[in-house]
Amino acid sequence: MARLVAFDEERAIQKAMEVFWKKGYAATSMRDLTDAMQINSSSLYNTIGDKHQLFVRCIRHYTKMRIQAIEQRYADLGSSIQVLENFIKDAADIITTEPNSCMCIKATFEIEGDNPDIQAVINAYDDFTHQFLKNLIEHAQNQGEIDGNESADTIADYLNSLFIGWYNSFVLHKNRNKILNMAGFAIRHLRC
Amino acid sequence: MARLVAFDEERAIQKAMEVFWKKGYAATSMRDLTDAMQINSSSLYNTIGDKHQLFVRCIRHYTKMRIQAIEQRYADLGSSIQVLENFIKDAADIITTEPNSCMCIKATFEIEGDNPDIQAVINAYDDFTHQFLKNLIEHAQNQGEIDGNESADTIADYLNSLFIGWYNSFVLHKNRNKILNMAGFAIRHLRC
DNA sequence: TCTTTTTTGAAACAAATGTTTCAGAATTAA
DNA sequence: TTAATTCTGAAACATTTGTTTCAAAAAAGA
Repeated sequence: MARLVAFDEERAIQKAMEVFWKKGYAATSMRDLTDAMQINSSSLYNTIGDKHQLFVRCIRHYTKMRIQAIEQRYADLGSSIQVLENFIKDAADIITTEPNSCMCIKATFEIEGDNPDIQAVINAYDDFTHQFLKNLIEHAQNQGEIDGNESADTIADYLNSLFIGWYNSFVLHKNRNKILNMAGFAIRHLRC
Repeated sequence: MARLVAFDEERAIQKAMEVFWKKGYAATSMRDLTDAMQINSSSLYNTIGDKHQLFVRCIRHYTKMRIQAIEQRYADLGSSIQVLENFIKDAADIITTEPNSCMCIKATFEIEGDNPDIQAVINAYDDFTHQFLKNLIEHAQNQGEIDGNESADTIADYLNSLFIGWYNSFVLHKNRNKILNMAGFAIRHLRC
């Protein structure tokens, strides 16, 4: 047998993710990445691959983190409508406190169609959020807390769209109250 | 006096805008731009300036187009709530029929803070849309068509956020019905 | 120990990047 | 027509880009 890989791949991906997350795909150079990862480019190409493959690994890492955070935070579901409210409030909170916006949204608008394997990762994440919301909405509808005539799929899409827009708003205005007010409005108008 | 500028600056900006709109700022090269504009880079630097200044001109051109389109389409306002409905439907229509998403949204997430003069253009456009929506909402509230207890500012932000999210959704799913369903839901829940 | 295999570091690669240079063409006013 | 001025085209600029090369170092099994 022979020499083993010296660097911690998990840690390197994390570092690379942070750079991509902040600067986007095109604006990030391989030097930026190898500096942050603290590895030589030959090691990078040997183990992970080229810039594109590294980005895929990074955004996959990002979505995995996000999904785990949700699954952890909402492990024991209470009343559906209450969980939904908490989810909306948490979204508002995350959006207004994290230093960068969402890596997936940034990538979506940067790639826009022409990059199937990156989009696949983003779509999988989007599906997860959609299912999570849809389940809550359906439960709430069954208990008469949300209008049962509306499609749970549509309401889930609708809420998710709102969150995306909040990211945009916060980048432009950096106004936490704007987001909190919208969150309040959304919550009030769900019960109806 | 001396020789005059030979190329049509308006037309050149339009062409450059189309490239930036599609590919984003960082992923667009000066060669891409001069090819599309059909001018030499020396002419570009002589008249408009560097890449950054060109982008500012382009996104200013984009927002001007957008604002003019709105002012034209809604020149004679009918019933406020009806105009609002039409606006929402038009948004859904534009989002699901244009080849690229919104240049401002793309730029917002690509630049994200560190580019004040680009952001200023985007903010001005955002303010315009906000005011336009807010006026309609206030009128509708005065006539009891929309809940008067809610802040018109918040509802305007809220609707605008929705539209942003629709762009994102359409990039990911290319599903027109998703957007139309959300538009229907939004319209139904405004009157309340 | 030695051999085998693989990783690493530094340097190099060609191509692409944003930008500048400058001679010559073009245009207007005198 | 001439003089003055400015634009244009092609080439060149120095950096930066993503990626590769390869000798030397490292590690595990024989």
